[in-house]
Parts: sequence; structure tokens; C-alpha cells
Amino acid sequence: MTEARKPGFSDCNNATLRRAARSLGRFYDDALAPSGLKGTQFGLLFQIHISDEPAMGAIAEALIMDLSALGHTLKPLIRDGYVETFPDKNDRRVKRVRLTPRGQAKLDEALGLWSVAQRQFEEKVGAEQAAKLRAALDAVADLNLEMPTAVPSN
Amino acid sequence: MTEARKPGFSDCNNATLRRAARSLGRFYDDALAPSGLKGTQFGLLFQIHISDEPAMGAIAEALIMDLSALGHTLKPLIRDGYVETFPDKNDRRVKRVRLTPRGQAKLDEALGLWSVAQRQFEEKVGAEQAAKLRAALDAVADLNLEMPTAVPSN
DNA sequence: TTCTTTTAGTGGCATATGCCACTTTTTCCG
DNA sequence: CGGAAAAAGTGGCATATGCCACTAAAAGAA
Repeated sequence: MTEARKPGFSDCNNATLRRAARSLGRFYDDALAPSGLKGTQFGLLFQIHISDEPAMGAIAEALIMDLSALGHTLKPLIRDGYVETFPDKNDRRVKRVRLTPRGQAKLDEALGLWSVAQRQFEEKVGAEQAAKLRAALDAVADLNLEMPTAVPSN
Repeated sequence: MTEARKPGFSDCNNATLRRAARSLGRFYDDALAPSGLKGTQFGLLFQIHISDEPAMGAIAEALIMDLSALGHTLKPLIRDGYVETFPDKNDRRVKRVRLTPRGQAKLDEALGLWSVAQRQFEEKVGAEQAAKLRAALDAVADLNLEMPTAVPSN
């Protein structure tokens, strides 16, 4: 079974996805570089922007990101004064997030750079194709896959 | 607030791709967990496996990964004795990589776990669709996008 | 052959992400 | 009401990735 040419690894959906993410990530990062933001940071700022003072958990859920990971990713943005947090009025466990004026401005600046990259990409692959790809990716992201819990003892 | 997605950013190809990558990544990571390998490590071991004692640069290129990033990612695998490096006979700048017997064994073990996840995924989205998606992702990865070099002063 | 340029990696620094253990609050329930 | 359980974050630890500056070695140009 060793050399029996296992199912081609190039067929690994995960590896293929990550590879594409690295590739595209660099492109968007380059485009956003003048703003000092990374693609992920831009995305995070935008997510906060389009939400209404979302709780950490809400952001994490929307981005399908680990809550603690979000906390970490948020730190540099808070440090740089683009984002600030404040406790929820009714539930002291909840921490809400919002952009500072400085963050708003930075986001506006980045949006201009982002749109260039976005346009460039869509020109290359076609707007239709791009939309289809995003739809497919959203579908995959929302599949809610789970490995069978070994021995569901409950 | 309820609906978090507003037309505009949800159209960011990069953000959509990363989101899907996080989601799928966790799934494959879970599947591979029993082997102690992460999805990326599995992919890296496999890439080395199917190559013939590849040079670092060759691997990085194949995976569209930064060379230094590859170096870093390789460290834990070398530390754990799955991979070893050795200098190229003709070019002392080149460092070649190969699996150790232990690495081979670990890869074989992981392949079994991987195939479960892979199958599960393809069952959900359909083999055809999965193949199409991978093709689209490969196409994107190989687009070789580049931001216009500001002022080509040469 | 010597000087210059290019190529292949390394190490440091910073962000991106996840998991786990633990703390604080809220909820639930008997 | 009081204790158990669930929910929301935090911090520590480890891997994933990139960029930049720097070193070593090979290729080219003079």
C-alpha cells in the first residue's frame, strides 16, 4: 500500500484551498500594503464596520474563526487605535467591539486599495466566475462538517 | 443586530477564501488529530513524499509558499524526526529534503485518517463539484496576480 | 581570475489561528 | 435560594506564514 499511488494528494481539498489562500492572500496583502493593513485586518475591520457594535462571539461566528484567535487578531488593531471594546450593558460577560474614528478613516483608505485588487482579480477571472467561486466557498465554509465523534458515550 | 452581511465586502474574494480555509482547515485538522499532524503538516509531508528529494525552493514553489515560511513550518517536522535535510551534491547552496522512515510511517498513518475526511467532504459536496472547486482554486492560485509596480524606476 | 549579480536559505520579528485550561457571569433546576 | 452547568472571554503555548536583512555559494561579466 505504500507505493500504490494513493488517491492523489493534489486531490486534497484542504491543501488546494490553503494553497490558493496563500496565493491570493499575498496579492491582496500587496494591494493593501500602502495602508499598513493586512488582508485579514482589513476584513476584520470591515466585518466590524458592517455590524452594529458586535460582540466578540458574533464576529468570530460570522468569520468562522476561533474566539480566542479573534481576540489575538484584534490586539494589534486595538493597539494601533483602530478598534475599541466596551462591555455589554446587559451581560457583563459580553465584550462588544467598534471602530474608532481613526479606524473608520483607515478602513476608508483601505477600501480604495482593496477595490483595485478586487477589480484586478475580477478582470482576470471574470465577475461571474468570481461570484460563483465565492458562492462555492461560502457553501463549503457553511457545510458544518464534523468528524464522527468516536464513541458518542453520552 | 441580526443580518451581518451587507452587499459589498462579502464580495471580497480574499476574505471569502480565508473564511472557507479556516472552516475546512479545522475539519481536516480534526480528522488528522489522532496522528498528531495538522493538515498543513500532512500536506507538506505528502508533497515531499511525491517529490524526489526536493530542494526547499522546489517545495515552496509547488505549494506557493514563502521560502522562509517553509523553513519555519519544516522545523517541527524535523524536530519530531519525520523529515531530514541534506546538502545537494552539486550546489552547496541547495538543501534537499526527504522523509525519514519514521516520517514515511507517520504519513501512511495519516493517509488513512485523511481519506476519511476527504471522503466525508466529497460525499457532502459531490465528487464532481469538489473536483471543479479544486480546479478553480488551482486556477486562482496560478493566476500569478501582481499589483502594478508603482513607478517602475528601472 | 576578480568583481558583480543572482540564487538559496536562515533568523528575527510580527501577524494569523487553534486548542486548552481557567475565570467570571448567567442560566437552570431542584 | 444555592449549587451545577452553560456561555463569553482571556492567556499561554504551538504552528502557519510573510517580509526583511544578511550570509554563503554559484553564475556572469570584464
